[in-house]
Amino acid sequence: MRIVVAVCSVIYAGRGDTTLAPAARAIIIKDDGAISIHNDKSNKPLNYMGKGNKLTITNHEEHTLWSFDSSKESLQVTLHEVISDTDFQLDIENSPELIREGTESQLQAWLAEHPEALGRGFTFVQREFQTGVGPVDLLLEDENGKPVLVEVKRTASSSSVYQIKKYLDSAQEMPGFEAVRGMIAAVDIRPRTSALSLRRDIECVVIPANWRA
Amino acid sequence: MRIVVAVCSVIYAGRGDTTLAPAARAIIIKDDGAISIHNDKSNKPLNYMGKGNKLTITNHEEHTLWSFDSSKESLQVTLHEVISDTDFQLDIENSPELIREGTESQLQAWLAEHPEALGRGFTFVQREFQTGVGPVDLLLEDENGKPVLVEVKRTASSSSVYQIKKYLDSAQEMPGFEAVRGMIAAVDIRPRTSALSLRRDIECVVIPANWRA
DNA sequence: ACTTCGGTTATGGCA
DNA sequence: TGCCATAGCCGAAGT
Repeated sequence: MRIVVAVCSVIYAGRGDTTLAPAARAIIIKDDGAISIHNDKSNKPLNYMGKGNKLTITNHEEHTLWSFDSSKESLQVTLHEVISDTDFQLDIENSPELIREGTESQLQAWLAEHPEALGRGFTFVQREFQTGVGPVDLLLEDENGKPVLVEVKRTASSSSVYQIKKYLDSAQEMPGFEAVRGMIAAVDIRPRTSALSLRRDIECVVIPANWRA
Repeated sequence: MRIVVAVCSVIYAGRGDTTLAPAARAIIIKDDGAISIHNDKSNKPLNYMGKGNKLTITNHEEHTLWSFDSSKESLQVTLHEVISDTDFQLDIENSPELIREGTESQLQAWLAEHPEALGRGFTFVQREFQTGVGPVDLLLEDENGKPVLVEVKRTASSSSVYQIKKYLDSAQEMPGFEAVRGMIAAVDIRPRTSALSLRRDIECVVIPANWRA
């Protein structure tokens, strides 16, 4: 990881276009080629580019130009004055990964093991059930053997409603799914979201925040 | 901006829960209190916390504990060995902001000025037209005086279809909007997205990439 | 290669 | 403050 502190200006062209006037900033170039340019505020870089770019250096009288180019993007950093330039070996090969807990995928797995948390008499059928428009998180059966499609979220917003609606529309055209039920299961459901889902005949179930316990 | 390179391990608890085993990483603490912990890969930090936290330092025999705490989150960084520790004054007060061009908001403004880019005889009525489920980007009238709701995107994906569908459903219940047309205007529309929109009777218009010219 | 979707998404705008 | 929608969203997994 190379960390350069310098007075620099930046032009980006690619998915959007941005310009950045000269000032002192920190430029971080990682081992995989990813680059980010930071001011002293917030965690998001002002400009950046992911791995897979090629760096071309051009020296001028008063400044140095670093041009990072990929097939679709270009990031040009003009260095007016370098304040600091250091390099650290962080041994990315042996660097342990971040371990996440309480992800949506884990909640989905837990619900597959505890279908009764979604409704009395519910039984688990399968995860990632394929509809004509992609896989829905969970397929269950209710106490009458009727299929139930479930969209699992940590926090559900209105877009979750359209997501499950999409799967329901598709599933209803499959034999045996004419009377399929639709459900959103989430630890956090916004009031407006549950109101919207009720109007669309989609059920909402709130999962206790301490479900993993 | 303080940059510490150290062998460290991290525990985060808050919106999710994560753990990170010991390894050499770069820890960046910004002037506003934002902190991020980086390995040598990609631009995203492994762990981070925004401004508004309080740092408590505890020294032990073999290590030092940095505990960053806010009302809802906690980030605990255990420093096993400090490799480098530097501080830079970047004068955030006088640091110029990033200037963006070609944003969706700018495209929306341009389309309001050039409604004919969306259809012959189209006239502009208003931006951010309020429906019962929130504001839709543009309201126009076609050559017959029929209302047209437009969802503006730089790149349109399938979710754009559901977004405009939501506004259409709501608008159709408003007097004078029974025959409202729905449209997606974007610089980039994915093939699958336009196919989906056609099935839903939503029109697609591709805006030339050089619209600002 | 393209698409889809989760994310401790972050961040700004508006009710 | 909460909610909504954008972002150069990023990054990963599946197709």
